[in-house]
Amino acid sequence: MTLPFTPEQKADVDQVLEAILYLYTEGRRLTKEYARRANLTSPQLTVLKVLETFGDVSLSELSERIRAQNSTVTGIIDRMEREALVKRERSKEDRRVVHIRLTTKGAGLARDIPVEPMEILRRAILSLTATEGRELVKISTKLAKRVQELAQEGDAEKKK
Amino acid sequence: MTLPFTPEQKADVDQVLEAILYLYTEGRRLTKEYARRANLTSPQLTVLKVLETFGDVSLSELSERIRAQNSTVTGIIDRMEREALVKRERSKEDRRVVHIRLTTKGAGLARDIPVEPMEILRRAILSLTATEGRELVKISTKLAKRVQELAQEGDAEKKK
DNA sequence: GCAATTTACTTCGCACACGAAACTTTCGCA
DNA sequence: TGCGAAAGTTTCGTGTGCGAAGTAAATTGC
Repeated sequence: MTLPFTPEQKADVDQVLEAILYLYTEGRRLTKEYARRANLTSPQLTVLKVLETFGDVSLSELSERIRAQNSTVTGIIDRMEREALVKRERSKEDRRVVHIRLTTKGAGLARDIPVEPMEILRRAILSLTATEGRELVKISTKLAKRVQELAQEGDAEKKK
Repeated sequence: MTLPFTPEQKADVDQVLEAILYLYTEGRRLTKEYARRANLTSPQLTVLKVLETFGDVSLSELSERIRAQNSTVTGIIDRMEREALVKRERSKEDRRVVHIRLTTKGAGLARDIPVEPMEILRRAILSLTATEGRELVKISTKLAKRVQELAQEGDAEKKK
């Protein structure tokens, strides 16, 4: 399954892996740092910015946007409600749905924090040249597709 | 601070961000899936592979290798010791140090699991053409450097 | 119409993950 | 020698993060 490859290729792969790992961990560190200054946790800052951008959303919509399970978001909203940053409001059209809304305090805090999570990575990508940008779009898309294929092979294997 | 940019650029940036996010979350999902098949959690699988590769290490060394805090690793090792996958051994040279060692059961399990975390991403990168590979090395390194610069600006700002 | 299914959310149990504080052992140095 | 600082680890408190099971409301199928 594993193809032979040269030492140079191996070094290249390691360098790319290291860069990706760095981008990820540094992104997390920065988000956490910005959140800490406002006495928030990272996911709480993310939720605040989602609500500021999109207005009221249901809990499920929120879960999708921040890519977490409903059960996780329930806990996050519990704690944010305790701090009076958000309010839960049962929908009138569909009484299963809960809308999450910023309180005045929450909205003020969101305004005071200029930085969205991912903003730094976004700006770093914008600093690339046009050619590099196009290449990166092409390569990262291809990588994602290839990972998807490899994942499916792996998933198929597990059934046996 | 934010420069003006065209809608096309914005779409490109979003696509790259999405691809990176996908690569990361899918990588985590896959690692977790492989671990689950062996009744392990992701960090436990990582620890098993580190111990298989490097032999006995101190708890602090292990923490560095898996990029987690000592206090986090203490808990992981507690649970793995409970499952008889590893053993703690107080060092004889420096009695502050605890060495973590695979048990026979742990070593056997490590041998049975062929997949290292990150292996799929590694293989996806290897499937790129030589030209794409070189470009990716160049761009990802540049991105990492740019993020580092932006992060330092942000850190400097926090002192005021 | 209404039983069966689906959807939206919550609860529970477990495993990280981190920072601060405590604890033990070792080291440095007066 | 002896004592305070430093190193390595653990403990504690809080906050995610996930999956399974539970509840209530809405939808579907017949």
